[in-house]
Amino acid sequence: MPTIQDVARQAGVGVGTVSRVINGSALVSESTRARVQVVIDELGYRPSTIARALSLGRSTTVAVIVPFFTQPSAVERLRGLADVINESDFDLVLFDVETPDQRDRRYEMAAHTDRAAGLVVVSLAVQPDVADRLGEAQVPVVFLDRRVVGIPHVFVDDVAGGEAATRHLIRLGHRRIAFVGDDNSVGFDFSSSVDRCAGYRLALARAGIPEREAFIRLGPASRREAHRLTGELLDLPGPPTAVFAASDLQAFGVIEAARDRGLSVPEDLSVMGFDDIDVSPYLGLSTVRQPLYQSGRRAAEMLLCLLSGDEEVPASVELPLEVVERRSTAPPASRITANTRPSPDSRDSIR
Amino acid sequence: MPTIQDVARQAGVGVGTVSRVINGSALVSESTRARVQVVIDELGYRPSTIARALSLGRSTTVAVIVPFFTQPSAVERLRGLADVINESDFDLVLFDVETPDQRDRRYEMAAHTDRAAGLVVVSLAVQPDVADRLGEAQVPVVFLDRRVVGIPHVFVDDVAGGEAATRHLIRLGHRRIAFVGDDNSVGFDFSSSVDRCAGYRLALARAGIPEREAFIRLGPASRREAHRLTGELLDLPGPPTAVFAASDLQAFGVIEAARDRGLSVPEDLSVMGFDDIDVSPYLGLSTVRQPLYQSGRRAAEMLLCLLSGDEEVPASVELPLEVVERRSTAPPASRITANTRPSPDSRDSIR
DNA sequence: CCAGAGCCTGGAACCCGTTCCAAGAGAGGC
DNA sequence: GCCTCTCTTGGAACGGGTTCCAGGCTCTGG
Repeated sequence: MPTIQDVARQAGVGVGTVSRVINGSALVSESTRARVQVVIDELGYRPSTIARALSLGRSTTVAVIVPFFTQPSAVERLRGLADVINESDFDLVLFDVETPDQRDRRYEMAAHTDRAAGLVVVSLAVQPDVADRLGEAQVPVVFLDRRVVGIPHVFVDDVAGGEAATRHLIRLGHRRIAFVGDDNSVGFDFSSSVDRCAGYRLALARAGIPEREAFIRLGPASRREAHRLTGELLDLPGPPTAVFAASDLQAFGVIEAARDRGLSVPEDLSVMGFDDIDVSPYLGLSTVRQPLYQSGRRAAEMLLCLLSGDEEVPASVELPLEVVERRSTAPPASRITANTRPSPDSRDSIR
Repeated sequence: MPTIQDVARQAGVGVGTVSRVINGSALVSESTRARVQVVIDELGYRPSTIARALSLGRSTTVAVIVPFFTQPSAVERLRGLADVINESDFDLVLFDVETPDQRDRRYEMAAHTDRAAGLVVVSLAVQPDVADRLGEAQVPVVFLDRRVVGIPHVFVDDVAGGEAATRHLIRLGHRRIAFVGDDNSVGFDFSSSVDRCAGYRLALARAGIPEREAFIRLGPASRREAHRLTGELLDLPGPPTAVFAASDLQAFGVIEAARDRGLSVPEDLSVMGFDDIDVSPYLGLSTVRQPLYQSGRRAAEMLLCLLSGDEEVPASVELPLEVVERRSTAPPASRITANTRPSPDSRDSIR
């Protein structure tokens, strides 16, 4: 592999000149530039990224820390990030995080080494001490799907989204509305499920519907778990006529559970999701759409701004939410039908 | 940020000694090691990855080149890769590729720079000249989902898989079986759809079923496109009673198209996919399961072996396929029902 | 014709580890 | 007591870029 020395020797110039040619400095005469360029092409010379990084004191990689990146929503975000970062001179280094321990090691790494020029953190919380160290390390950081004071971030208003979803169900005529969400048992302290639940409560309160504790079911964020929790809900005396799930993935678990019991959606149970992942239109899920791909793009763009030393970086960017009505929600007309079935009492006793 | 010099000065030793302590060399006395370690901890010293990479002449990143990494199958593979690579001392650098032009630039980069210590290429073909240059560049490469002579690779037997899928449909009693696959219009020359089609033909030939050209429909690999192609199939005189799609994603498009026409699956149309992506069990799709996650793991393991200079790396690893029968395939009993409908002739004229 | 300014250019110093070589210290053998 | 051998250790060289400084050249104006 040829080095800058080889090029310099071959072209009969100094290494400084070659460096200037590579970096498009104006301080090179046209004739010299042409001569050096010919040699570069002849030798197939490419500067060593590593040597350059060492010399410049900064790396050319951007680290992205994503928990559970197999999740459809994470993938969409990642695609937005990748599109922007791959377009730039930086490389995208991917860190998947599946345990709090892993998360801490990633943060440790990010704060302590020169591995990455910048950092995008998706969904994860940040402990104050880690935030301090990130600040000390002078590594630009952008958070995505998480509000962090003092650090640039891209977010959606999950409370408002949760409220809108619930309001949609209320407007359809539902009063027995349950919530299936995330209990943060993995220890990541994700905020979105909590916030969406807060929105759910807010909507109920505003509509004057009393909250039923038994209607709020939390568990690990998975389809399977949502399935199980829905079973519990449907076993309740006076079961819900509608369920708002904290994510589309969980909503699918809810639908599945309803079907397993011979209930049809939306006739017997309305189901509302959150995210609008790519299979949701296909499956006819009513949901709250958040611009996942765009959120990735925006976060990456903000980070690149920070890296280029641009002062004009917004402190935060809020992206819009939108209720999308599809086939999984309908008025609770079914209750009339339901009442022609065995009375609620006998139904209870079946359980 | 402290450097190895700072540690050496503070500890009153030479830089060589500090380096030895860091790397666990045996040539350091216990007392010195302890003294140096204390200083390292005090200063919070972490060696610079970049300087180390420059000094060692190799980087600590592994590049993964994936086309369309949003595809569910690509995500599963990526997760396997990430799990193994993040466990090692290497970082995973992700390159998404969506156009042939991008692909070529990635290869260019991989062959020419020291950016990555090793390379995993997913699904993509490799032109002979690029293969040569990769060889010259001494960068270890593992291909995944693609057979390449002379380069280690992880693969499944797509021909056998396609044959098994088709045989499954034949065994159920189908004779009018169509194939919906990928026409490689993106210019990536993916092999899997072509191979699966070859398997489909093989199965027909072995069963003595004449091939109908009109039953083979190719288009861009997407749900939407498969939807459209299925429409064409169902418009044929003597339409198929079963469709084998080259991927689960395309199979969903087929199912969707059937439902749009009021046909039910599997009564009126059996549908078979390929991959067994994570939503497939949920949607009851019969398919050919390939171990996507495992394939990623194996490829990463092979690459790490190569990087550690291990001689014992297999030239290739073949992973098993398995037909998974779910709710989207059934005997073509519907044909009896179909015959009670308007006769085939009149049906044709409707079109 | 000369001074001064401006433009180019070469090359040394630097970034921060690793590694090899030389040398010092201590132990053991004779 | 001296020589060897082994165990440790310090430090210079090295990897491949970038950047700054000094110097050479040309050109201009007086």
